[in-house]
Amino acid sequence: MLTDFNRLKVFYTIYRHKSAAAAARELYISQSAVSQSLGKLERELKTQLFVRLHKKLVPTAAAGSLYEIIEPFVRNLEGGLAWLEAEKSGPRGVLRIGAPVEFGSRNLVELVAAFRRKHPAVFFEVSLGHPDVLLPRLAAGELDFVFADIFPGRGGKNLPPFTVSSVLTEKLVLASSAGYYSARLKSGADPAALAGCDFLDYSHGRPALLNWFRHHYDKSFPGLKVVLTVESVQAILNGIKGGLGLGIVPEYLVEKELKAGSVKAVRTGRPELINRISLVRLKGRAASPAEKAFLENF
Amino acid sequence: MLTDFNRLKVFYTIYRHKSAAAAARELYISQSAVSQSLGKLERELKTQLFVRLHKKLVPTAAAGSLYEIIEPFVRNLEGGLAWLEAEKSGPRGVLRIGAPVEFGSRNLVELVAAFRRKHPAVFFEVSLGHPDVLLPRLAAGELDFVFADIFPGRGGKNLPPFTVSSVLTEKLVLASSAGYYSARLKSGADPAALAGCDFLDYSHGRPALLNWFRHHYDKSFPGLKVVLTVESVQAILNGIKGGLGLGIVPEYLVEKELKAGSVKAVRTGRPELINRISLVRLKGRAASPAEKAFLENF
DNA sequence: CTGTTAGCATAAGTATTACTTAACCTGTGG
DNA sequence: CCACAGGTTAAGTAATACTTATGCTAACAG
Repeated sequence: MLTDFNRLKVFYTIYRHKSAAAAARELYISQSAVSQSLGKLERELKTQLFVRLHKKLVPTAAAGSLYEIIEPFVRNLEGGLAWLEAEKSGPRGVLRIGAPVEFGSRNLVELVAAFRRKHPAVFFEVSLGHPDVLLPRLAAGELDFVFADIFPGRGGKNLPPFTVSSVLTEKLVLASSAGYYSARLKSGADPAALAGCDFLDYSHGRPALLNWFRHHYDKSFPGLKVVLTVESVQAILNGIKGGLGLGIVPEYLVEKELKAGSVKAVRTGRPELINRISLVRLKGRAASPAEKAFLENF
Repeated sequence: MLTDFNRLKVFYTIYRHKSAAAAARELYISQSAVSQSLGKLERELKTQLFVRLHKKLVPTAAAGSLYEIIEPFVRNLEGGLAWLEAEKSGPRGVLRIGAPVEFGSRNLVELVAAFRRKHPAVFFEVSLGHPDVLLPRLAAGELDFVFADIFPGRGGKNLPPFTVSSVLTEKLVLASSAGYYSARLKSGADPAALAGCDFLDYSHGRPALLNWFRHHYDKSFPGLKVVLTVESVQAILNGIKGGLGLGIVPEYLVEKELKAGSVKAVRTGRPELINRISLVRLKGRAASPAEKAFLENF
């Protein structure tokens, strides 16, 4: 590669003025320095860049080509630096956030919507997925912060220095419509009865259900019939209410229905499964105004 | 603008490796120098570019933006420099040539065609026009060389230092078909008889005719009837042969017809008007291989 | 658990080189 | 015609980029 980028800057300035003296004035250095810099560049490239015409430097074809390369760069650079400057002046720019599927598509987008009402200059790139894939991306700088369902204490075995703070906890219940419940589970919510039911989950591999069963019974139920897989809490909720079967939902979302009796939750005597969402950030990373503004809710 | 472009190069290298040590190895400088350079850049921009993670530098969003600006530049630059290098290795690239309309559209394009058969990697941009517009463009570096119908001695009053060399001289004759000649000029080609004839010229303002009359009679003939104006020697020639009237053409183009008597040229006793084409180049300008190869015919 | 290693930051000294000053040359314009 | 503006070159100075040295921390092997 070329050894010295600064000479290119000098060249760029000369080219624009077709004059070394004018370039020198713009760069606040002596005309001699400009002349020497140009000379070195020409020797370096072994290419004549300007024809020395009295009181004027006439660019050669090579100089034209070179300028065509540098000019857009300088333009982009100035634009980019101005943009960086602007991002520091207030909440604007893009926030790259990672989140678990459920939290990301439900709570997070609501927060985003509310936030953008106040700060329409902030854009969002939300990546949904497991912490196992999200945290490495955070560590690689591809995300600004991630929401993950890990416990504040646990988290990194020996992962990079993250700062983890709890953001939200919610109880998860396995629920069905009152009708479905009384038809299939009237005798009680024992494992045997449950195993024969129909289920709804958020994604292939039924992670939510497996998690719930592991928590409550310390064993897996391989043969569960998942009659609907859909990555939407609202959809699962509607499925439950429609009597499709049993699904995992945040308890607070069905509070009213539980009280009214139109929806039933399976209780095992154990405390409910807790979904704990933590905010994970890279330690030592400076937060932009947009980031600060967005996270001050937590 | 940013004060130091070289720091951007260091940044670029760090970013690619996500490591200062690796960048140092690539740049053949010490790790400390890289670290200091990055620190200065960050202070200059007042923006954190990397999060210092043990044994790794994790880019921030700002660093990503910056990289997006620099990366294409470096790519273009390397490509461009390689191209410049290639242009020096042999005839390739583009030649920007200026020429008078007649010479340019007739002789020059033939030369170009012949040249490109040997050197297909050379491309041409021919600008047709008057020296008055072409020479300033040459002086401004927009053209590599121009052909102009000026005399080797004359040329620049106080124009930039051009090197002028005669390239071609041709006699210009005022000719018509034998039929037209015997019908209108059988009594002799005196000014009075000529004044009543029909004429053909290459462009509005009939410059070729005016030039011819000034040369032969030292006076202007304001009332000439120009029945056809067309910027093509071939067209003028066909017009002459078709008996449209009198037109100016290079003598060598009608040599056979003059001998055979099918075309007649007006002779005044004075030596024929000479059209002298000169090659004009910027003094002190290094010629590329393509330029050298093209001009070695002259 | 501990020693070792790899990587980054910082401090201080050195060396490179970019810049200035000065002299000279050359067209241009008042 | 002389003054001027612009460009080149040479030599000395000043700036700063780079090196060497030191300390720190996390990962990793024994």
